[in-house]
Amino acid sequence: MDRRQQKTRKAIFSALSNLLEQKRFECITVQEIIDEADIGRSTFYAHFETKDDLLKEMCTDIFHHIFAERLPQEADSDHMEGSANLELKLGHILYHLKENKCNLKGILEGESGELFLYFLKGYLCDLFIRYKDDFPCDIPEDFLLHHLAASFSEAVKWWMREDTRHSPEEVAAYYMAMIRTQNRK
Amino acid sequence: MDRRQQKTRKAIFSALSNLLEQKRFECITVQEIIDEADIGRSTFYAHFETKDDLLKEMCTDIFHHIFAERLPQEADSDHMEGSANLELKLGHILYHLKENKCNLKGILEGESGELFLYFLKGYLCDLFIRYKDDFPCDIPEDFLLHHLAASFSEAVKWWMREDTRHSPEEVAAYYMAMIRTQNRK
DNA sequence: AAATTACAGAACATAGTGTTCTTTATCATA
DNA sequence: TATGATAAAGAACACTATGTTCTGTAATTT
Repeated sequence: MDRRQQKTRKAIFSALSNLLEQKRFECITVQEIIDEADIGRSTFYAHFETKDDLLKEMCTDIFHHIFAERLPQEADSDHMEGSANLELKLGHILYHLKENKCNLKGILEGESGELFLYFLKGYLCDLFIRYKDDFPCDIPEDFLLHHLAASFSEAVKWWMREDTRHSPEEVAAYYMAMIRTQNRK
Repeated sequence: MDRRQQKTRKAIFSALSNLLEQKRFECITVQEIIDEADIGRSTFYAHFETKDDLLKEMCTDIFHHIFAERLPQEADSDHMEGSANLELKLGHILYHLKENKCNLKGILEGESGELFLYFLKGYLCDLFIRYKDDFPCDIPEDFLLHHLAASFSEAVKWWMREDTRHSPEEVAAYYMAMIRTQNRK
């Protein structure tokens, strides 16, 4: 990939990032992104088909970076009990999300919230399924998985709105306390 | 209020309702609403400032109808235990939402999802707070309330996506099973 | 029956989107 | 370092959607 392309791509991502600190995605125009990135109009459309396309690619980059590159390198904790392992990994996710806070603020609400949920489910699916045995067996599995993932996603949104005043570990602990059910088999 | 106004307002709501069965809100244009409602352009803007304004008013109407008119008329169950009472009321909400399914499909995801959450929180706040004693006290109260309300909201979305194949009672029971925590005081 | 009010329809200004073109600058590489 | 290839700048453009304004007509209220 040409240096110029990389530079432009970075400039566009960075511009959107900056703008997202001021206003929500829907209220940002392509022109503003172009001005902020200091590039030509045709250049933008040479890189991305639409504004939505840009958001999707940027989010994919961020989430892929977190879920596929950062998290797997961290200490494996498969020896732990399912619950403790889950809490640890959720804490790690929150830690990495905090690093990208400027990017994520105002993103998680919209369409890319679904994208986050998708990555989250993919990454945690096996853990959630292992943890599933702690829940009553008459709950449909897809409901359980959706509930666990979506609840965590909502916890993240709450945390972002609170300006991440609590530590990642705290939030992970709150979440675990909430989903630690009474009906153990 | 003039009969003509009421008629037009109804026609616009109905038009949006119909269109929402085919596509998501963001993809619907004002022109399509106008054509579907068979009214003049100026008439639309005499009633609503913007398309978002229309959505907001329509959702407010629906949710107000459910939360302020229908639900309070139903059998009071204050004598029940907090948990059973909550499950019953959640079931009622789901029942009334099902009646408006055509309207709500594709709505709850967007901005009006927040509106739903607002009504939900308002209606259930005292119940949730009463139920709060079942949770560990070291969880921040606003986290707890947000988690309970948002989780329920997510359960509704799941249910809508599943084309409401499960009964309201079932979904309410699933939800209650998920939030029935282990850590009773 | 008269005054008021809502509606239809058309025309308009405005703003944002996405495309196309030419010229200029930068890159890879032989 | 000369050269062919490629990316970017910038302007012009067509197109779509939004929201406003106006006039004449029809319905409603009193």
